Amino acid sequence: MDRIDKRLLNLLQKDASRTNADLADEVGLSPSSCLRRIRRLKSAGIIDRTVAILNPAKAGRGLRAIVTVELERHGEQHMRRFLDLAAQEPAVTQAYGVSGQTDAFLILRLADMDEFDALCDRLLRDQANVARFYTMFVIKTAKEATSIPL
Amino acid sequence: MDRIDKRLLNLLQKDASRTNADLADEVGLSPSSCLRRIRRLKSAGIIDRTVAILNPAKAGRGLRAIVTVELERHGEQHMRRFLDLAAQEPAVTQAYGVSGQTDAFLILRLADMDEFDALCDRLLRDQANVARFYTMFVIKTAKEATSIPL
DNA sequence: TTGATCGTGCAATTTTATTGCACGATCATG
DNA sequence: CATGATCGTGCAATAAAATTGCACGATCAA
Repeated sequence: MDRIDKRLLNLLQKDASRTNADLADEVGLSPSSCLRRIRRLKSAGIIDRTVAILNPAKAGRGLRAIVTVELERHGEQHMRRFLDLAAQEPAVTQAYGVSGQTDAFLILRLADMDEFDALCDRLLRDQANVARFYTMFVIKTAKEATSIPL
Repeated sequence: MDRIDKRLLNLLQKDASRTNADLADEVGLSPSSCLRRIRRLKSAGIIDRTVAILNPAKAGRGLRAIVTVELERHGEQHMRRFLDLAAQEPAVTQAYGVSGQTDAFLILRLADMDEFDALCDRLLRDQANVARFYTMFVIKTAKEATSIPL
């Protein structure tokens, strides 16, 4: 992975819809060389996939919430069982098991408060193993990147 | 936005590298109709952009951390000043101002602990306005979606 | 110096996206 | 009811882009 590969990755992380010829021109390569490099990055798994990113508000999911969860019992299988349940919820976009102040960590994308309430009932209140959970609603989004710095 | 649009959006959120003819076939449309719908979704801003998603481990950023931050002074401009600083850090991939247990909320993608230490010095310890911060390191990633449920 | 390996650029080919055009459905209006 | 307008659609032709084969030049080890 040389400097040109990194530049290509940065460009593709910003906008993957550009044409190969366009990218090649920007990094100073011929189209075929550029294409071969990108294909190599894909087959090596460095580029995992390319996806469309939607505007949350226009897709009807403008409400974001962050939830920290403390479990009653802390065993490996209890943790996994909770995280698996959480991952199945479409509104849960990120679900982590963490070390530190709490056990698990969820990021939610919701249409409205009713959906939040329903999700809480289903995932957090009816779950016998959840000891406590704290919800923080996102007021201001300063940064929300899908890209990884290189 | 009818049922076909939603199906297209779901397909594109999973994989935006598919050919138009392929998508058209899957949703039962002609290539031209399909292309026109997708173009409409883009120009309406529902599709914000299409990006390449990298494999964090293979891109050298396997360490994930979540940081909650309590500020000393809580005014609007203090909050914004802190979030702007945080957003400028490449390792900060998400930065939110939130209501509830804490003031701000960061998600970090790091190469190693040295980078974490340096970031803390720069953003959290040297910042006179940060009262307290709690770090949680991600042990298990159960879900990490870029897609929004429709 | 020589031979091998690797990445590169050019040009031809194949695949894909795009556009013009006419048809059919839906809906408000005469 | 008929009528005309609007909208989305499919087909076929065209334009654009990706992909491939091939030969060149740089780099490095023997």
